[in-house]
Amino acid sequence: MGMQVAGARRSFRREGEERRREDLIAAALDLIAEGGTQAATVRAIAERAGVTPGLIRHYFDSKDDLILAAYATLMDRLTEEAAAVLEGAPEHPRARLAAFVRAAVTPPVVDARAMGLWAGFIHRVQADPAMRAVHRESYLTFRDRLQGLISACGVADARAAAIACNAVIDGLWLEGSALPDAFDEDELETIALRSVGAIIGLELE
Amino acid sequence: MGMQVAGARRSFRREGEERRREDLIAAALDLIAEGGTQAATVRAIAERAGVTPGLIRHYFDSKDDLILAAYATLMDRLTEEAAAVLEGAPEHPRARLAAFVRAAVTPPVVDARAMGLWAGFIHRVQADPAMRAVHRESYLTFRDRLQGLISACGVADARAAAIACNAVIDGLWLEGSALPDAFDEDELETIALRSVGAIIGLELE
DNA sequence: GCAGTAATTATGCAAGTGTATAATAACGGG
DNA sequence: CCCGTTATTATACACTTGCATAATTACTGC
Repeated sequence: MGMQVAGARRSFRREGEERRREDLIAAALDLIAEGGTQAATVRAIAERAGVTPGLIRHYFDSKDDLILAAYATLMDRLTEEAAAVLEGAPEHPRARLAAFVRAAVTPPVVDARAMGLWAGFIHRVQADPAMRAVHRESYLTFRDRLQGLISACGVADARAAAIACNAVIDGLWLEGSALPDAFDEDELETIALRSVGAIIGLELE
Repeated sequence: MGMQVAGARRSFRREGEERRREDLIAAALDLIAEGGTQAATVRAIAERAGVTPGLIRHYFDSKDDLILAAYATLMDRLTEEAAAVLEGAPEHPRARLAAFVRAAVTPPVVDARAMGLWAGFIHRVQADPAMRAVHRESYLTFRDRLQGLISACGVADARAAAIACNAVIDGLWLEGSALPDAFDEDELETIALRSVGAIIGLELE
């Protein structure tokens, strides 16, 4: 790390704006995931990004601004991940739905870090209308995608089914992330498929 | 509030230890629910409890000690609430289960404050083994109770069913608390009953 | 009433917080 | 090769944080 002589000014390279913003956001997300919002201080973020605290305010209006950007980035990434699952999925509607459900209750989606991140943002989401809007849109996008998959299987009341299936998925995600060792290897996966199957009245396994 | 002359020492009353601990814990929970762990500073807690900051360290070894006590109190209260639902419930197994499920997805269980509290504690729960143990026990207690109700309905694989039903409940709890206006009045309730019914293969409504 | 106890307040401190501003040095264009 | 731009570092400041300690005052038993 930055070998430097005492009394000498720390040497640096000029990275592009894009790169620096990414690094700072990534550092912030790391810290929030590990220790909650309180751990993401300007100094800690800067250190992890390999930068001096002052630089944060050069790229973001305030620390809150950085946090907001980090949240938006996180949400974008999550929805992208969810979409990616369907890329290589088969064409048969039921198989597509099964693949989607399976992905949602297994790593890397299910993982303590992700849940820590999610929990760390909740308060700001509740307080800040801008964050709330992002959250709402992200949730509805995910559910709509699920509803589309369910609909394609020929299920009647797809809205209610999507809400219910989404709830199962979220619940299992929650518990699998919070208590990873409380479940057997494929238990969550099996339960998820069976439950979703029961709710929409189709066999998924 | 405490009318006091400038330069005069603030007057006070000696409350019992029990009362003071309760007040401090309640204040801490309020603050965490509203603004996350960061909002629960010793000074803020003391002010809300109508006390000066120093007193906290008279009743608790440290602020962390107070937070731990607050978490334990919260969990106790939640399990008590869940148990209370079954007090006046009917005897018929299916009706008991339905009452339990219904209570779990409607206020006061579903509410933004409770979820904020829960989220606020997550990081400490993940980090501190003592808190983790409390969390685990609380979760399993709730699930066991649910499993008992399901079992009483004559369902075969009650463990898997309990995990799944618990997930539905948690998921709906989560979404109902986070996005209260994204659902119609009785929508969550109806969906919860229908889903649990589908999972265990019985009609609950 | 009076003294002793300890519950409660008051004060102070060192460390950490976000932010503003000034100093510097890396890079690009001439 | 040098010069201007600005990305980056350094420093400083006002404020907050948890905690330790000393000063007081409300209550209890006599």
